[in-house]
Amino acid sequence: MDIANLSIRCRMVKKKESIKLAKQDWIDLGRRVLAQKGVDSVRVEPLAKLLNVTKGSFYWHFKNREELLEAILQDWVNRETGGIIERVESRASDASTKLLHLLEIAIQDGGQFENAIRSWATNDLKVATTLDQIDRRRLDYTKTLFLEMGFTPFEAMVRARMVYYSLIGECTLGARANRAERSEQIRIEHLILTRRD
Amino acid sequence: MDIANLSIRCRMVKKKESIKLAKQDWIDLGRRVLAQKGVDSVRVEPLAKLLNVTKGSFYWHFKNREELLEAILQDWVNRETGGIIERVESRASDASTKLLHLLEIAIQDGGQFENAIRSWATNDLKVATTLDQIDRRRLDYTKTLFLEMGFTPFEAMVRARMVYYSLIGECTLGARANRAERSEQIRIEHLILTRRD
DNA sequence: TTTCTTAAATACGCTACCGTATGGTTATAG
DNA sequence: CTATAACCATACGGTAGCGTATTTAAGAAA
Repeated sequence: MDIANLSIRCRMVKKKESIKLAKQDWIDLGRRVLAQKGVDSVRVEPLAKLLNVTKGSFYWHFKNREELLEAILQDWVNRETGGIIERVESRASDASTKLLHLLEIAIQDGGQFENAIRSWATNDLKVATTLDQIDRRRLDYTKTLFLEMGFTPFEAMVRARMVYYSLIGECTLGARANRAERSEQIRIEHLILTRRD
Repeated sequence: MDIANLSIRCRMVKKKESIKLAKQDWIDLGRRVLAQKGVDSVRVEPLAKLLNVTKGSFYWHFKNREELLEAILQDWVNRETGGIIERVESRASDASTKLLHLLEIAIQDGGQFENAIRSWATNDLKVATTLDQIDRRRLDYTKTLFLEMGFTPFEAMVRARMVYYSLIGECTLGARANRAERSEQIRIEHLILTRRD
């Protein structure tokens, strides 16, 4: 997707009459730019250009650039709450199947946004701690799946880590093979991680 | 490590008489800044300040900023060639032990530099392809280890991926527990990945 | 010593972006 | 129909960084 196509047609009326923007419009665009180009590329004037307004608009909605960045991060946390875990939890019954679903979900989206956040976190303490909390929550959840399967706490943790590493790795490495082959891989991974002595 | 301490005392003579810089001095500093702050922070004027010279020096050694970035990347590739794989290959005998060493090496260094490169790659095609080659080489090597252990090519590949994901994951997540506990984890991971039906 | 080469300083113009101040427009509530 | 609030444009001053052109200095070579 090109960056030119990022500009949102947001709540137009009739023909070429573009209506006022809301705070969320800036956040949404900011999120996309963040995902594609990294934090350092989410700057107010370029964003304004993409929205076909001047920064005069921006500084009405936000105190400064920092406030936008915080909003983007918070927006991510909100989306995250009630995210992957809930999706998995709702569809499956036994822990092993849930785990399989978890692995499958990972290959759905390229995870560019999450990736951008992760790299953002390396230069920003606030982001780092936020991300750390999310990581911990997801790791804990994964661990409970293995606990349900009857593994000891320690074994469950190790396996949870390995699953989570796979999730991150899938996003980080672009080296994804074709879908079919990957699906088969996932099945094997699942097998390896759930097998016991 | 603070960024202030990055400035290199490079080939001084006698007392406060600092001698001329070489291209490599800029590359070295660039690498450190890259590791700590990301590509967008390796800019020529700040670098010059850290080296206690003006950018006049920089533009004698390099055509422009881009050329420095390329040099840094190339420098990394060079260091990488004859890196981890060779270290593992030299010390161990059988494939299984090599694999264990590989996992152990991963937790030695925080991998900040590699991390920075990886995030750099998301916004730069040339870096991306370079990184991809490195990834492929390391994955291939890991795969051969599993082949030596007698796994089928497909099983070997899946397991290799899982190992590599763990390596990356270790670097990416700061969530490293204490050394002793981690060591024990590695042992288990190794067990899980080498066990067969 | 003079000259040549390498390394660095200095000074400059340029662009991108930040944030502010101020004024203009449009929708809508009273 | 007007007053207010919400939204946006315009114009401005400021900083950081890029890259160039020119000059200075110091060591090697002649």
